[in-house]
Amino acid sequence: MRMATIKEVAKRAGVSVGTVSNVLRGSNQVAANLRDRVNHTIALMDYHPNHAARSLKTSQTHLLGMVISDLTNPFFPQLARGAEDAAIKQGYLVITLNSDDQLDREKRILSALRSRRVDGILLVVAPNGGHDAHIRAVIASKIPIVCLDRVPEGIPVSSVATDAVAGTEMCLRHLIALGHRRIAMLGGELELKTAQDRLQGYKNMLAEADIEIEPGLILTGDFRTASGYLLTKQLLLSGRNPTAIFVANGMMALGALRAIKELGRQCPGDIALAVFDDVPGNGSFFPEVTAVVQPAYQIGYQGVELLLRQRATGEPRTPVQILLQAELRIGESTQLLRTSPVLTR
Amino acid sequence: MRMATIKEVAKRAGVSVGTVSNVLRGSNQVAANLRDRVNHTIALMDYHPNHAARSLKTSQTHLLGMVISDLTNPFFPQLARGAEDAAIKQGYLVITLNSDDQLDREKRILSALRSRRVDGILLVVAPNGGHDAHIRAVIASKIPIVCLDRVPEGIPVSSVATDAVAGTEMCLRHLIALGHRRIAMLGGELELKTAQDRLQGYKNMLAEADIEIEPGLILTGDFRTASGYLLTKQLLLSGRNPTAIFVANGMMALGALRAIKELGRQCPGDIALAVFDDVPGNGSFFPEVTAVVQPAYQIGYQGVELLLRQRATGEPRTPVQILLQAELRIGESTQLLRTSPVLTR
DNA sequence: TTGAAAGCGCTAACAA
DNA sequence: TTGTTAGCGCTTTCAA
Repeated sequence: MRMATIKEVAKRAGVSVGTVSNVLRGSNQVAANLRDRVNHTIALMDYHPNHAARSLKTSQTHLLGMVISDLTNPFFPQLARGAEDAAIKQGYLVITLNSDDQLDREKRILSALRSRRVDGILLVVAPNGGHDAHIRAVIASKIPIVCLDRVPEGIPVSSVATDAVAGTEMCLRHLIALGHRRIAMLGGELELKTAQDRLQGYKNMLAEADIEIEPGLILTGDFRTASGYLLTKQLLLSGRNPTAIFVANGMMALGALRAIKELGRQCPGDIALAVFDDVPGNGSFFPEVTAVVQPAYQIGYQGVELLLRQRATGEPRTPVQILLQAELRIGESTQLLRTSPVLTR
Repeated sequence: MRMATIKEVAKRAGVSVGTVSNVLRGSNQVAANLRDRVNHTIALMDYHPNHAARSLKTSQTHLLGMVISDLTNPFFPQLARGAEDAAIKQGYLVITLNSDDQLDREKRILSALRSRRVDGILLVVAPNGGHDAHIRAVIASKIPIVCLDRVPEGIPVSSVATDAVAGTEMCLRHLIALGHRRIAMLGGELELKTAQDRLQGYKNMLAEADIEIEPGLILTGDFRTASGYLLTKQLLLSGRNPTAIFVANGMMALGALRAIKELGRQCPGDIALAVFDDVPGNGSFFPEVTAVVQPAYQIGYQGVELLLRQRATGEPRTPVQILLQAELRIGESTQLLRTSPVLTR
C-alpha cells in the first residue's frame, strides 16, 4: 500500500495542499479549526511527509554523515551518541560509517556521502600519509566538514578534539610523582596528530622531571588491541625493566593487560599501567586502570553543533579548533604497594 | 555553489537528459561515442546525481533505518557493523538510532524513519508493556521490518536473534557439572522475550538436574550495569549464600563484578560467575568471565539480508524467525579452585 | 486566511 | 538509438 500524500490529506480534510503544508511547518497563519481538522486527518491517515520531496524542493537533506574508524572501539559509540543527540535536537539525522582506518574505504564513504547530499560531514581521518586530496575536495565543494578526535595537519578545517598533550602530561605527572622513572610508552601511528601529541606530552614530562629519554622504552604500534599485546610482550621480555607503562589508547591497553597477565606479571605489583583513553570494562575488574578519560560524548556533541553553526553562518574564514580537556581517573593499576618491588632498586 | 544537474550535463555534452540518465544507469542502449562524451562531461563537471530527486521518482531511498537500545552496550556496535557491511554490499546505507529502551523515543524514531521513507527497518524493540500499536502501524504500512535480538510476542514480524534458551542451558549445564547447586539468577525485564528465555533456560536446567528452584535466588533487574550492581549487593548480603551467579547480560555482569569486588569477595574463590552475552574488556582482566557469546555481528548481517530479501520478494505470508546459536566461552570466573570453600558444604 | 500553480532533478514511457 | 515530456510530493510564491 502506498503512503498517503499531502494531496490526499488535503482532499480528505477538505483544504488545499498549501494549507496542509502550512500546518505541517507550524505556521500560525492557519485558523485553529482548520489546523485541528488537518492534524486530525494526518493522524487518521497515518500520514508522514515525504522527505525526498521536501529535500528536492528545499535542497536540504537534514542528513549528516559521520566517518569514524571503528565502532567496536568503545570511544566511538560515545562520540556517536553525542553526535546523534546534538543532531536530533536540531532536526538532523546522522549516517555513521566505519573506515577501519583504511584510506580507500574513507574515500568511498566520502563519495557516497556526497551523492546523498548530506548537509555536513563529521570526519575522524584515517592515517593517510599525506594523501588528503579527497578531503580537500570535500572542502572545495563547500560541504561543511568538521574533523573529530584527530586534527589533520596542513588542511584548513575546523575540528573538535581532546587536548592530548595536556592529558598525557597530567598522567605522566601522576606516574612521576609516584616515583616512577623508567616509564615505557606504547604509542599509536605517528602519522596521526593525536599519537604525536601523546608522545609529545610524554617527552615533555620526562624532560621536566629531568629523566633521560630512553628510546628503547618508546614503542610504536597502531591503536589496536593486538598491537598493545605484541608491544607489551616485546617490552617485558626486552630486559629493559620499566616500572610503569603508559599506553596511548584503551584498545592497546586491553592488549597490554592480557600480555602482562599471560607473562604472569602482576599489575600494579610488578608493573604499573596508565592509559590515555578509557578501557572497556574498567572499574569492574582488578586492577582498575588509571586512565585519562576523554570527553567522547562532548566531542561528538560539540562537533555537530560546530558543523551546523558553520553551515548556518557560512564557512568561516579561518577554521575553528576546539580542544576539550580530559580527566585523570586514578585506579589501582598505579597504586603503590608497600610490598611492591617495583620502585626499590 | 550549486551542484550540477542532469540538465546541465546534457546541455554541455550536447545530448538529451534521457541519454544522460541512460548512461548513469548503465543502459547499453547508448552508442559508445555518446556514452564516452557523457561520462567525460560528468567527470569534468564533478556531477553527482541528486539522490532526493531519484528517490522521489523511484520511491526507493536505498536507506535502511536501525533502532537499537544503546550503542554504548558493546553488543550493539558489533550488530551495527554487521548491518552496515551487509547493507553496503547491496548499495544501502543505514541510519542507526538509539531508543535507550524508551517507548516514546522508539515511537518518535520510527516516525522519523517513516518520513525518511527508509526502504526497511531493523528494530530492537523496547519493553512496551503491550503498547505495540506503533510497530503494528509500521507493519500495516508495508515497510519491510525485521526485529533483531529481541523477538516481540504476538506480532507477526520476522526476526533474527540468539537462541537464548539453548545458550542459557549450555551455560547452566556447565555450572551444574562443576557441582554448583545454589545458583542465583540475575535477570532482565521479563517483558522482553530474551529475558524470559534466559530465565526459562535456567529453570529448565535446574529441573533437569533435580535442583529445587529457590525464588529468593532469582532476582529481576533491567539489563543495565547499575541494576547488576544493586541486585548483586542485595543477593550477597541476603544470607542466601549462592555458590554461583548467572547474569543475564554483559552490562549487568559489569555491575555484578563491581559489587563482588566492593564487598571484598573473590571470584571465583568465593563465588562463581557466568554471563549470557559477552563482557566489555573480558579476557584482559582477572577473572576472565565465563560467557555465552552471542553472534552479534551475524545478527546484524543476517538481519539486513533477510530484510532486503523480503523487500525484493514482497513480504512473506508467514514471518521468518531466524535463531542463531551462541557459543560458551569458559573463563576463570567458573574455575574450580582446590582451596575454594565454595562447594564444600 | 486560503487556494492555485510553478518547479525542484530525476526516471521512464513514449515518440520520433 | 535518441529526444521529449509527464509527473514523483513537496514548498512557496502570488492571487483571490
